[in-house]
Amino acid sequence: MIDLKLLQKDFAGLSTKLMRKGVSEDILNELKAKNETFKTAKIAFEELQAMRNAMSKEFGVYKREGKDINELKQRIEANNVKVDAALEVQREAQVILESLAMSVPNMPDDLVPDGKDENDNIELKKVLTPKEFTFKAKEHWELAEQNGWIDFERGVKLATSRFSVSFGMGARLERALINFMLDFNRERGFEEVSVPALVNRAALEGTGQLPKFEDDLYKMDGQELFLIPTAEVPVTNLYQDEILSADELPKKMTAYTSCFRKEAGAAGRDTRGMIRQHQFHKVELVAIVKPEESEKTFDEMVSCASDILTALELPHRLVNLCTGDLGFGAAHTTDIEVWLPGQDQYREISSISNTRDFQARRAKIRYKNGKKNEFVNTLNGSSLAVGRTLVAIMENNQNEDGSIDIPEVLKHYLGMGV
RNA sequence: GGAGAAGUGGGAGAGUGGUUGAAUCCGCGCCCCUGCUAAGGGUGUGUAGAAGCAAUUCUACCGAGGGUUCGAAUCCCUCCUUCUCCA
Repeated sequence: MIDLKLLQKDFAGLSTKLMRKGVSEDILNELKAKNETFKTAKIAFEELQAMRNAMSKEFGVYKREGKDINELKQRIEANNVKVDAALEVQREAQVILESLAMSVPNMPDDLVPDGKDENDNIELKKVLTPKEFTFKAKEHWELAEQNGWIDFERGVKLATSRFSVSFGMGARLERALINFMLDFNRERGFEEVSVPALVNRAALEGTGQLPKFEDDLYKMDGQELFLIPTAEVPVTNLYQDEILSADELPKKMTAYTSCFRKEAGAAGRDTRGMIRQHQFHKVELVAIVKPEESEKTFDEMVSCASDILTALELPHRLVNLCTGDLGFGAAHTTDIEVWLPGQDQYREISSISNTRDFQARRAKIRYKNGKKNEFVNTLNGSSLAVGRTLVAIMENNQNEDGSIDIPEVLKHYLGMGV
């Protein structure tokens, strides 16, 4: 959530930043007005309530001393009518303010380039050069079917479109990748955690998926529980509503989970293959840090994800997302895009974001900075999307006959002698 | 699924209608004393919001939400969670 104190203190500065992210001036003005309405209502209520408390206290004294109570009681009751009304006004103002504030995105950092969509993202660097093929590179679905690794039709049979089933070496490679990534992350100082795949509304509000993006979430019938769209949600919310001591920080965690997304806005995109599935495996990195450490940690996380791709010998590039492509909660994001020779383009395989204190403020994650409690910074990043990594391995390691070379670093995980 | 019990501050644990935001102990912070494998004394120590340069003051919060009452951590209802017993 944006800082409502900043809204009062530096409305112009805040507006400038949020307008870069596409928030309209009308919304900003409305937010400012609702904030003032709420504060006025709150002060009015508190004054009346203070009177009630004082008179009730007096009432006790009167009774103890055996004085006549009737006149005082009438005064209290008259005041109570006003208290109740004022409380109602305050509550309404609060609900309106909160629902508005919760749907405003994070402010982009200055380093985020202006832009409309992914075409305006800025390439930061390329790592490894794509291999030249002496034949026409196939797309992954062709290779997956030819090798019997992935069955797209049976996935649809079991569930619906955008589900698939992995068999044999395809399934084993997925498992090997998950283990490899978790081990790699652990060696970089990220503690492994295993978390629920279902979370409640508060958790999703904490990380910013709710209230705005409910359409893209699978919700349990009749229950306030949702399938997680990313491990970022349960892992970040582990410390929801807590005040951490300074020496507990940084908390660096990695988790493997399945992720579930309705992909409501993606009709017609990537309908073939396993680039865009309703359920996919992902190994995630999450960090909870002091504000002054968050950029350092961000760089570590980007390196971690990039180095995994390098270890797998997969060419990739780093991209700085522009304002138009930036997620709701992110202050800035670096995407990692892996080279897919079959598609002849780079495709997103990881996205690392610094949300600054945006999620911390929503999820109420603070730490003791000396005597004061301050919001932490939270960061998250994929390392990596497993399915897409498998896609990249298939397309980059394919031979002319359709066979696929297994990356050296995975052989150990597959029980293959090196 | 049925019956019962409980949910209080960092922890333990008092508190059954009126200066109780909450005794006490432990832990932790600061100060003092002490020269020897240590202990003792003093003092402070929840969160959020509002007003103020500040001292400070006000409001809310004792699992969550309602209710009763002039007044609720304390009584009533609903829900959640935990524990025990039964199936």
